[in-house]
Amino acid sequence: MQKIVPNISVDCVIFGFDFKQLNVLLVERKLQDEKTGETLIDDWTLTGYHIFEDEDFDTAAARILKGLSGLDNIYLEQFYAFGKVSRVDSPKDNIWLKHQHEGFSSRIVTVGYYSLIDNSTVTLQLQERNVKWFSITDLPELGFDHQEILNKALEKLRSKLRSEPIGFELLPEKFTLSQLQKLYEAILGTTYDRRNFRKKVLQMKYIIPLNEKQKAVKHKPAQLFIFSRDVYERTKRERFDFSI
Amino acid sequence: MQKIVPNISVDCVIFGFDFKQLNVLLVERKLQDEKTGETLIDDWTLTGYHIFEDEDFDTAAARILKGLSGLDNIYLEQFYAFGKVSRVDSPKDNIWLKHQHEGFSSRIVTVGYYSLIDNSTVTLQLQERNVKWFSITDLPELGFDHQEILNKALEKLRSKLRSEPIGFELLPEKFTLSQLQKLYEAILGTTYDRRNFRKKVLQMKYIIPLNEKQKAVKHKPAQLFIFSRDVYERTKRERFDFSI
DNA sequence: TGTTAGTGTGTGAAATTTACACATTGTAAA
DNA sequence: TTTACAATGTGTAAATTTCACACACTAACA
Repeated sequence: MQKIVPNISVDCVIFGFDFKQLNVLLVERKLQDEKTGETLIDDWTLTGYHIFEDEDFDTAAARILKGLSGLDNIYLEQFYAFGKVSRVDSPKDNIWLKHQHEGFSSRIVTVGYYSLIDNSTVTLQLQERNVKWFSITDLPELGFDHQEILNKALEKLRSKLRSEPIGFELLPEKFTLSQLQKLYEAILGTTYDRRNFRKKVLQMKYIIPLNEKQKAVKHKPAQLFIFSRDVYERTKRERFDFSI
Repeated sequence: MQKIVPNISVDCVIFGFDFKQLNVLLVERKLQDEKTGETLIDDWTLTGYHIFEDEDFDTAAARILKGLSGLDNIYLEQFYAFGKVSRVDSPKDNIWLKHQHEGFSSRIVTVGYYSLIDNSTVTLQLQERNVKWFSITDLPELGFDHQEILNKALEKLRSKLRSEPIGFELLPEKFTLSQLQKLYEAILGTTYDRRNFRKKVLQMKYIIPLNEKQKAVKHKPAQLFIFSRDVYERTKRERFDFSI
């Protein structure tokens, strides 16, 4: 059994895309009074855990994600560290932490990672806890300061999506241009003209058309594409928004 | 006297611009053997310190910066948290930490902030330590993992500079377009055509020309401009690089 | 009064962005 | 088998942005 670092944790914001919405994975936090049966806490949190003494941040994040999904090699990006003294301070949070009595420190600092997974295939679970996908446009009440953490994760994800090809991590290997467009629209909260989007994407040589079409759809099947990181790395050029 | 958190620190990467180069402020780390006088350590580090028990990350970063400059309200941005188990591991680092004997933990995690200041005016100092500006193109040997931290800071600064108007933090309030151009060139490592740069900047309404010219220069004095964050916030539009 | 060093300005070609409408394809239901 | 449905796939013209490029101007100083 490894020793945990009592005052440092890692929280994972796990994003998934179902071809319609951007979703985030949350774990239910439920606590009932042992005697009266009264519901003391019933809300949702991100998944996180303390780091071990001999463990890097990245490793801890990957461990947490693996515990939930069984998957390795998932896209993970550290986006912010949260260190406010008062970040875990509500009565509910204190009841919960006391109940866990794992020797947590009173002042816990957390490092946020977001992770992008194709949630059309995987189903995630955590032993004995209720785990569920929520659309980012329709979130339940969140425990701790996890609403703030999620907001920051979204902000950083959006910013990164604007300048780097990370959206593909949320799609299956083979995807259609409409799926890609919906992904960008869902995350950035805009809409694009289909023809213009298509024109733009098709001139990117690292988005490669396949001789293959969608199957089992009840309409005209669309052409499938893959993203080549290889071609991307070789051909990318530093664009300068110059948004000063 | 406040108690420090033994395993968490904040490190500040302090950037300055002298109208030619992007510079970073470093503190000399020098240690001589008390008996033999032999130089055990002689290199440079970023400025950092442990956080206090009742202190937020942001507050700690501001405190460190204030200790060095006497200044408040300096631009500070958290850019990454460093948590590798082996991040402070070299013989030199261990000698240094032992010598400090302030009860530091063996595993120290640090949160990186970068700060942008106009170094044409301020001179910084730290009591009893040698403090110096270094061009980022000509750095000395750095202690701990500070080279890695600096690299990350630069990467994040560059990325942010491409999409947000933070460059002005490195300039005096009134600046010329050439100064602005050199700033961008120094940080991003490119060059721009003067006419095109000027054209681009002048169509940004939040860069406002003054009825005032440079003084005490031995050539044709240039017009001065100010940046209006106010106008920027009102008129900015989300540009979409779409660099997928 | 000439030299120096950096400022300030315009145009045309090429590339990119934007707005916009209709025919096509496969599935499923009538 | 026919029809309705739902989503795919495609082109053009106008507007805007990007890019390359050279010479006259001004203050200070010698």
